[in-house]
Amino acid sequence: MKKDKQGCDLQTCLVCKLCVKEWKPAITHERKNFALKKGAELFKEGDPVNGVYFLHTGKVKVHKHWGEEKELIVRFAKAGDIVGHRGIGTELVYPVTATVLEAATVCFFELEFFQASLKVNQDLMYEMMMFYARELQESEKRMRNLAHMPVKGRIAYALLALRDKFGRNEGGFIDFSLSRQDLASYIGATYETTFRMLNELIQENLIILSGKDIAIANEEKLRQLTLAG
Amino acid sequence: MKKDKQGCDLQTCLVCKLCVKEWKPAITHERKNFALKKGAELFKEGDPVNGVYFLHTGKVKVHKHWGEEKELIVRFAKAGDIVGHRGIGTELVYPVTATVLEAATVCFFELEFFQASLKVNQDLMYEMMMFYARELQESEKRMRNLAHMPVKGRIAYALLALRDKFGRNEGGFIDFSLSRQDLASYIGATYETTFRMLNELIQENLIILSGKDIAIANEEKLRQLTLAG
DNA sequence: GTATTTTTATGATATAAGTCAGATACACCA
DNA sequence: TGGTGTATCTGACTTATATCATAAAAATAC
Repeated sequence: MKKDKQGCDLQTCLVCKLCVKEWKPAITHERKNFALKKGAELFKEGDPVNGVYFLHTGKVKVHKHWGEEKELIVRFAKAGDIVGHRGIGTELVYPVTATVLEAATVCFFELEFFQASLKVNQDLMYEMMMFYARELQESEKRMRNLAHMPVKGRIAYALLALRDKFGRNEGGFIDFSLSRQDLASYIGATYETTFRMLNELIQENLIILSGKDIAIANEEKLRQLTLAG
Repeated sequence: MKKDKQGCDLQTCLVCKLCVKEWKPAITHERKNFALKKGAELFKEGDPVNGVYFLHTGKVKVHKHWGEEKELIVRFAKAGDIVGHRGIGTELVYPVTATVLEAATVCFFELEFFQASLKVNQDLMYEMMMFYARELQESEKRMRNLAHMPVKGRIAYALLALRDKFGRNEGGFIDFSLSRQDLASYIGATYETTFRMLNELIQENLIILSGKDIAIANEEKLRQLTLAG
């Protein structure tokens, strides 16, 4: 898969994959490519919506804030993922912030062009609808977890989900090294309790740690933690 | 499920409103109407997905379960609302249960027909996509609330949302009398804490109670509770 | 190569919310 | 009409998780 100079290969993202070929020139003309380094923000909660982004390389966290100190990470995005689609709706502002975790290159489409693309390309619209539907299912599952599952189970759930999404590297570790704080924010707990629970999981030989990296040692038992007693 | 003679008016639900007129005969031919009484289940979490429902009259709660005892109410549906759309996605089973709270009449479409309707009617598809997008936004807001907002704030948030959705009756009370247990399940707390917090809100003159019914007495202060300190 | 910030680590303590147990009121229906 | 279940109420007690404080280690900057 050869990349062009700008970064987009016109094949990875949903828009490129699902639009009819007659629309490709429009895409090439409209897309804007950016490179962002760690810590940069694609957009901030409350910003007016200007469009959607597709991640070509790198990793991004999508998070909502609560006061100055607290956040909840709603989703991690990796290459190929769409970011900013949460801005589409009745409100004209992003309900989340998108922050780069690993240096990223992105492809950007103005909202108007993206919406035009949807109307012109049935398949794209259908996939977007299904994508939202799946995200909604996942969101509501996590919502129930937050309401009823103890922190330990939520960590187990998160680790399994992260493993499924990012895969494993050579050592068998989840191929995504996130800070303990980010893991905590993702499961909706404080840094300290997350840390302690992680220790418990190590004691019980359910996971293995190597620096920041985490490997799943006993998937069966980990999964057990995600089930209601 | 009892067949309902009256059926729908071909005007209230999204399908009837947004499909091209050429599709109307198909709708009339395919739709099935049912009447359900309080306590009946449209479908249960884990059931294979057979289609989507539109509520013509009555009220329904959509809830996820955790073990035998605990549940989280994901959404309340009233006349005109779609129910069962959460079944659309990769999985072939409903991720939620739908239980009738107030006797309901519904309009049912087989999944296959509904999907055909989407493909044939752009406007319907677009609206469904936007609907999912809005639901996702709301879900993630509630998710953050569960993670970081205290129970009292979550009650305030819930009451304001219910007032907006169901409106007020003559006395100014929210036009939807739900049990304390259902309110608790909706905000993701136990019956007891919900009850106690409700009492605090009465003490502070933020709400007024009349039997099951609840009225908002001080919207400003109630809203204040939903903000981060 | 040292300074300074950020992340990781760990114990002590506080508290919000859950659990348990029981009483009272209310609705339904046989 | 009474009876049996279901919803509401209330206090005492427990616990999971947050908060606070502080230090070591690692990363980043200067």
